[in-house]
Amino acid sequence: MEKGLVSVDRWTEGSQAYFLTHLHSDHTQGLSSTWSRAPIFCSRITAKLFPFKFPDFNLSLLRVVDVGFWYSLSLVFPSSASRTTVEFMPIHAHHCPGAVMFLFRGDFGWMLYTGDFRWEANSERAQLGRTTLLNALKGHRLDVLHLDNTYCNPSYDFPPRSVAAQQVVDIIVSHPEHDIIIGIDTLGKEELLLRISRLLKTKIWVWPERLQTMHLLGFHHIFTTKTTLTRIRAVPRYSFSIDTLEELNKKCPTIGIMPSGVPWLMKPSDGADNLFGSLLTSHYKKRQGSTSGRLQNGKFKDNIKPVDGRHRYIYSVPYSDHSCYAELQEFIELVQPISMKGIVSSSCCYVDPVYYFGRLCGGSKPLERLSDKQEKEDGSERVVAPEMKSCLVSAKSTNTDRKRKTGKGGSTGIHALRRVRRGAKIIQNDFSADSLES
DNA sequence: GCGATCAGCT
DNA sequence: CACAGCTGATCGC
Repeated sequence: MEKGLVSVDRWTEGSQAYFLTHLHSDHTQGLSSTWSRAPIFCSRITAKLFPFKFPDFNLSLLRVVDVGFWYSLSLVFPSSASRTTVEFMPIHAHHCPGAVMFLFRGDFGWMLYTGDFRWEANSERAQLGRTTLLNALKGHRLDVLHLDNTYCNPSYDFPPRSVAAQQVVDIIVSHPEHDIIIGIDTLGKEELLLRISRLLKTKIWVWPERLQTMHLLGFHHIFTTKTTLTRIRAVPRYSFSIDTLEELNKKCPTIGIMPSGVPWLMKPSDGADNLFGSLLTSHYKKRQGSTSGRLQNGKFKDNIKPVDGRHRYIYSVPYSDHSCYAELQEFIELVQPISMKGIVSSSCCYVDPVYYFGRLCGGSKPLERLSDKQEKEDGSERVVAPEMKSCLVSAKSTNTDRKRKTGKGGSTGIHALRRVRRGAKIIQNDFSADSLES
C-alpha cells in the first residue's frame, strides 16, 4: 500500500487514517493524550480501555469498528491526488482484550496487518477467526502480510494456552499451603486468571488499577483488592523478582508463577544463577536444538518444576499471547501471502519471516486452499456479515457517551510487594464498565 | 512544571 | 536470548 494512506500502530505524521490493533505500550509509542492528527480506528474493547491509558484523550477521535464487518474509507493518493477507496475489516487477534488484526483491500490489492496475535488452530474461537478471515478473503491471496514475528524461530515451541493454563492450575493445586503470586502486565492473561478462579473456586487479588481494568472488561466478583480473601495474587510483572519472593517467604510460604516467561525451556538442571541475568545467554545457546522440555503427552514436563533449584519458589509456565513458530507457519500456509514483512523490528534479533517462511510466499503458484472445501461444507459463513458499514474518515464522531463516576482507586491495605502502589496515577476519567456498551 | 524521549531494570 | 512495561533522568518548551 502506498505511503500516506493509512498507518497501523504507527503514530508519525503523514497518514490519513490511523489504526490501533491493541493497547500494549509498544504499539502506542508516539500516541498520547494530546493526539489530534486524525481519527483512530480500533475495536470496541480497545476504545473502552482507551481513556484509562490516555486520560485526557479527545474521545471524539476514536472510531469503533466491529470484528467481521467491512468498512469503507475514501482517501487520497498523496502521489497523484486522486481519490481511492480503502476497505478494511477487523478480525480477532486472540492476543489480549480488544486486540484485532486489520485486513485491507483496495487499488493496492489485499493486505493484512496482524498486530500481535495468537493462532491456536484447535480452539473453537480460533476456528471462528479462521472462518472470518477466509470468508473475507473470498479466495484472494494476500499481496502483503505484516506478521507478528515475535517468535518467528523454530526454537519457539510452546503449547496452546489451555495446556499452559492447566499447568498453572496444577502448580497451585500442588501447593495447597502456599500463597501464590502470578506476574502479569497491565493488559492480557485475563483468561488464565478466570480459569484459575473458576477451577479453584477462588477470587484473585489484583492491584487497584488492575481491578478497574477488570471491571471495565466486565469481570465482576472474580477479582478483589483485599488480600484476606484469597491466597492467589496477580501482581505486576515488574514487581515480581527473586528478592520479592524471598521477602514474602519470610512471612508466609509463597511461590511465584511466571506465565509469560521467555525462558520456557529453562531447566532446573542448568543451574542458572538467576532468572534474568547474564547467564541467560548460555541458556539460550544451550537450548538451541534441544528437545528437552518439549511437549510430551500434552505436557511440558520439564516445566512443572521451579525453573531453578536455587530459586525454588519460581515456576515458569509457557503461557504466551503470541503465536509460536508452528502456528505462524500454519497461518502463513492459510493466507498464502505473495510478500511478507515482520512487524517486530525494534530488537536487534529481528527475524525476517521471509527467512523461514519465504518458500510459502510468492506469486507463481495459483491459490488453492485445502480448507476451502471444508469451509463451504461447514456452512459457517454466517460469521461474516455481508453488509458494508460505511465510515468516511472526515465523518461524525463515535457516540461514546461519557459517564463519569466518582472513581476511587479501590481498597488499600497492600503488603510487602515493592512498588506496587508507586506510580499509581489518579485516573480522572473513570468509565463505568457499561458506558461504551451497545 | 509538563510532556516526550531514552536508559535501565525486571 | 528477549516480552512488555515500569521508573527515573534528561531535554525542550
